[in-house]
Amino acid sequence: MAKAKKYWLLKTEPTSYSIQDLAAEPTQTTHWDGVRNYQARNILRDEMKRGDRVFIYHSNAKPPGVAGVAVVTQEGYPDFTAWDPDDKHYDPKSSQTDPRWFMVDVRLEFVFERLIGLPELRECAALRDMELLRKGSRLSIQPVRKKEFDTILKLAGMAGK
DNA sequence: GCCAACGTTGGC
DNA sequence: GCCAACGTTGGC
Repeated sequence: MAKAKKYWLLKTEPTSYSIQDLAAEPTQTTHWDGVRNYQARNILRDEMKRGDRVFIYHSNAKPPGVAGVAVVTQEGYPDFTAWDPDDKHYDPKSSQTDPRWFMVDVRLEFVFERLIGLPELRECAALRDMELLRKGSRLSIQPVRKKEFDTILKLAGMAGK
């Protein structure tokens, strides 16, 4: 039997890369580069598997909220932007032989018809324990429980999708 | 623009 | 290994 599908949430600042940017990609696929936090790196490298579904979350946005759903199409591999001195996320400590940072590829499934904003998420009892809503939570790659995933799909009018 | 909450860095 | 200083995140 295949491993159970897992669920994640990926934060992005829409001013640098939004779900609309993802939708505009020729294959609606992108590599999720630029993550420079060890806990998030470990998830990207070790835990996210092909077929896992992810929420795209717009952070530092007006308004902030969950914007849509994507699926993992390529499991963790070295984030080559860390090797590029001209890249914003360049890290001289990451090398090709000993890569420090990782990324996955994700393909858009759908953009929500309306963004599910933070206050609405906070109001929802079923989401009480969600990592995103924890005080001081800053992790840019987070696990999401199936129950939470289904709850948010429902809020978005995409139950069962 | 403010600032709380974290994570990282670097002196010791 | 401690911890103060600094940088970043991200909601408001």
